Amino acid sequence: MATIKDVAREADVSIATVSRIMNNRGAISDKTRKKVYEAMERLHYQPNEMARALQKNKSNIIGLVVPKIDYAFFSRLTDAVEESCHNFGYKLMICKSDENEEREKELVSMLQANQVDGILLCSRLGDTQIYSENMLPLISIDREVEGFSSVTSDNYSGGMKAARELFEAGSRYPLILGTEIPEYMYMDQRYRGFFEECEKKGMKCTELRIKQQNLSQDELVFEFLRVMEKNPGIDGMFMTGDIIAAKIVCHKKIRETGILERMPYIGYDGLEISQLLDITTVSQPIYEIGECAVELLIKKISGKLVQERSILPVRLIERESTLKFKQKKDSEIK
Amino acid sequence: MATIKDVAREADVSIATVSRIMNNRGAISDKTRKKVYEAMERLHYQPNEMARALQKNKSNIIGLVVPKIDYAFFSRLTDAVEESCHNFGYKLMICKSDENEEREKELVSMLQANQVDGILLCSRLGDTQIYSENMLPLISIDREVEGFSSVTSDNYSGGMKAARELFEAGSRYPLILGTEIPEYMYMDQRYRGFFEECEKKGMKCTELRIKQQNLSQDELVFEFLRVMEKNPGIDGMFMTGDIIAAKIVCHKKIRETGILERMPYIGYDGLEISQLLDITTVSQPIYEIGECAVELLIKKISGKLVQERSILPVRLIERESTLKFKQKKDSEIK
DNA sequence: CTGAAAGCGCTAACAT
DNA sequence: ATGTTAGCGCTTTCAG
Repeated sequence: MATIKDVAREADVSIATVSRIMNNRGAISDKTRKKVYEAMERLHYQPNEMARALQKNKSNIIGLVVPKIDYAFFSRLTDAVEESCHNFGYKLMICKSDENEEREKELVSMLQANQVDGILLCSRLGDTQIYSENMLPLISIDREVEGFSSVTSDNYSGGMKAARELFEAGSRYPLILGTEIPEYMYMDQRYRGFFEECEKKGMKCTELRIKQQNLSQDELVFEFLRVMEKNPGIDGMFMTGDIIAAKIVCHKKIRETGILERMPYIGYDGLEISQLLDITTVSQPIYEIGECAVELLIKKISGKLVQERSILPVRLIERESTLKFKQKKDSEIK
Repeated sequence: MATIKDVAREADVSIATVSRIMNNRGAISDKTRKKVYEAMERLHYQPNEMARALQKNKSNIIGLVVPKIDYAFFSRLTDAVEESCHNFGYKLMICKSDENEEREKELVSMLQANQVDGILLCSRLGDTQIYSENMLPLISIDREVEGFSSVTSDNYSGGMKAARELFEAGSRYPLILGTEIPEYMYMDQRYRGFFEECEKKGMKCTELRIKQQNLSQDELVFEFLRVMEKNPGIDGMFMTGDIIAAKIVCHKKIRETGILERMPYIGYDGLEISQLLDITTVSQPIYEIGECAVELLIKKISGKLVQERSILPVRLIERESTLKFKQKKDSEIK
């Protein structure tokens, strides 16, 4: 690979001149400029971005840490983040923690050692104290990390919307089906919002929480059917993620029971699969979450003060899984 | 951030000694080593990987270029690639070309300028000649790029398996439904394999190719229904991707026609959604494709010679969508 | 066993 | 308008 020296020699100027031309600094005669450009062409010169980064103490690289890349939520988020980075002239170094706490910590310090200008973190750490000593710009997504700004969507309101929709579809004894989730995740608010709205509406709800690990479809379905049997009064269902909703809705055993025909149900996230399956869902603006996180991080990198919390709105997407019950109600009224 | 100089001063040794200790080079007295380690601790020292990379002319970064990150195939691939990179001590810089030819080219040279040690490329370029001048190690995934090694799965055999499965499920006039795809993609072999096996079995097939852009579910379904109407003899279907299969299988209008109950169908890729929907599919070893590509790239980076083409096996996963017809046939025989 | 010094490719004063 | 030089943080001869 040709270096700045090679170009300088080829164009018969000093390296400073070449550098000035690359960076559009200071005054350069047209003749010299032309000579240098030609030399660059001839040598297929590309400036070494690492050397530049070293010298300017700025890499224009952003690090992203997610638990998994191939979970629909995170792949969408990653896509959004890369798009925004690209728009702002940043490169993206991606890492997955694989939901492993040790690995997550290592990744953050690895990114630091690699001189990324800032980090976007979807942490799964119990205690995020450790990051507080860290002075590098960092934005947390979907949870609080003490001392850093965070971006998320309005989980509380999302939970409320879900409850209200079920209510309107006639449900009074809904089931809420989701994973066990630590309180420090903003997602926990999704449950709170749901519960509180239920209370307000006088709905009484049953709760089924499964461990993240037990997500095998069959086990999930088994647990679900057990709960349904125990609580025959259940007349609606809020599943706190579209993936889990898809697993329930698609399962043969469940279809055979006909349960789903008899009650409204609703998912969460707004993933493509909810559309395919025609499931009402609370849609998170995943793309905008990624965009917002990148923008905040870049602001922070350039030394500006940024908002401590950014909460983006969610919206309900009504589909068959609740609509048919609302219509039934409407026509009953008539 | 503390530098090697700070550590040297703190430990009262030369920077050379610190460097030697970091790299486990040469002989160091226990006393000195201890002193230096303690100084590192105290200063929270982390070596600057950019500086190291500059000096060693090796960044330990791999670049990955994909058309989209949030398409299930590519998010799974990206996950696999990051996992392998991590295992080999490499970092991953990810870029999406957004299916844009210009952007793809820019990304490749951007990665080069950033001193990645090698590139993994899922190209969508009509003419990949341009890369041939490029001397940086590069592995192509799912298509040929002249002058570089490629990794893919056995599309031809996958197409054959699909045809054979439909045949065994009783189909004689199958429809093949897929996107328009340039010949230079290995995926084209999927069609060839299917056609040739059909011929061998004496099946006669109808073809419906939609433009990548027209993937709106409704349009797709409209086209599909039109073809079915025109060709009432169709008695089986091969959809060349699981996503498109899901779009067909889930669509209300199609469900209502009952078409799907009357004939076997099969998807391709082995994505999670095919399992949820109980669709027989030809499963690609996406994870292994990623792994293999990384391994080859690293071999290449270390100057070794690597195989020009790696073709990984695919396997048929039988599910309800064909099984129920095979069983019917079986029982008819009895 | 340890240190001094050159150099990786580049930028940014400081000269001229 | 252009060149000289120091230095970014590190590794690696070469001396001692």
